[in-house]
Amino acid sequence: MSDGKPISIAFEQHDHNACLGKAMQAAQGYCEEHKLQLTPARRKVLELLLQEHRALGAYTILDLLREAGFNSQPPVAYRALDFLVENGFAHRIERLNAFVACALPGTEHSPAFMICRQCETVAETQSSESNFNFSTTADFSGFKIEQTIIEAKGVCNSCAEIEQL
Amino acid sequence: MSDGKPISIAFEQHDHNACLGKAMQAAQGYCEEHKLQLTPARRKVLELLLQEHRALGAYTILDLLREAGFNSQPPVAYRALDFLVENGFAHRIERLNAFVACALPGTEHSPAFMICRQCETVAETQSSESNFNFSTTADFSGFKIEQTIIEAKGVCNSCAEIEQL
DNA sequence: ATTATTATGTTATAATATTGCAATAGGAGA
DNA sequence: TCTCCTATTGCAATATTATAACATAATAAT
Ligand SMILES: [Zn+2]
Ligand SMILES: [Zn+2]
Ligand SMILES: [Zn+2]
Ligand SMILES: [Zn+2]
Repeated sequence: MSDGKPISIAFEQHDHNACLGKAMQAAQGYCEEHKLQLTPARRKVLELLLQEHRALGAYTILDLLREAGFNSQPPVAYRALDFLVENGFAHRIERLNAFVACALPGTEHSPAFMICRQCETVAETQSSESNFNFSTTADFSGFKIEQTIIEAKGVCNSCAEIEQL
Repeated sequence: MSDGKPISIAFEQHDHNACLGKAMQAAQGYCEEHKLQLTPARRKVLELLLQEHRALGAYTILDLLREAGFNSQPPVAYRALDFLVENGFAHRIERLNAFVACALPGTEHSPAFMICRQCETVAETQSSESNFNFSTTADFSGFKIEQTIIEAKGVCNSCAEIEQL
């Protein structure tokens, strides 16, 4: 086990019910403040994403929506996900064609993800200044970065221990 | 215009015929050295990718293969692309579901991409030490990074100038 | 030459995502 | 409230991206 402070919660033990409840409350509040409609389908999809610190594919979400009594055509899921991504409640994980709840909703941030190839947990952390060299290089050619995707594939601590055996 | 040296060539003016020829030569040599079969389909796909400093989708490549007289079933393109990616001649750009020729074939490197949303040029650069903060964060939770994808969307110098108008 | 490995041909299908249009609900102002 | 406008949803079809499965052919290894 490492001794740094847990910047990203996904791989750490934590009170996940509180984790989830807090996030839903935050979303609720943010929507009221910004006059956004957190409709039943959107709320449900966010709940589903918050349920696990893993990325879910659109069709997985669609199945879960169906189980919950929602209409189950693809646009239902994609529209809800679009809403959540556009408003910062979720992120799309490109390499998985999947979606994960944002760990820092409501704050301006440039996320980076650590994706365990074994248990598929997705931990979000901030890339912040981490791209110093990279953005310097960008400057050389006059390229203006608007959004950066950082996705690291690897293996989390507990999965690594299991692999050792 | 900036004054740094051009670390990535895609946005810079250059002798592209030489650029392409050199890359094909390098691929040829690498394959002979490593007993890899640079078969006609694989060679053609690599040529197509090298033709432009842009990412091409598998089905675009498939169309171009057909025009060049190759069999045009999806597996033809995907297999060739798999070969090229596995052996470091090309990279997959996740956010575009597309592929681009590697700018640094034969060298061990952790690529980062700058993708112009306007002209869709893809410039490859090295992320090298750029992820310092990020990997430090990774250490905190004991996560071991095996591969990192960095894709920056933005606008290149010349497209930005056009937008100004 | 025989065998094993690697690559290709071919068909079908899976998985992911979008379009278009009609119907409905929610919010703002008269 | 009523009307208008916009945002959201319902629904059917289709587009796009990617893989599975199995037969055949080419190449390499023995
Ligand atoms: Zn949690
Ligand atoms: Zn894990
Ligand atoms: Zn070039
Ligand atoms: Zn451009």
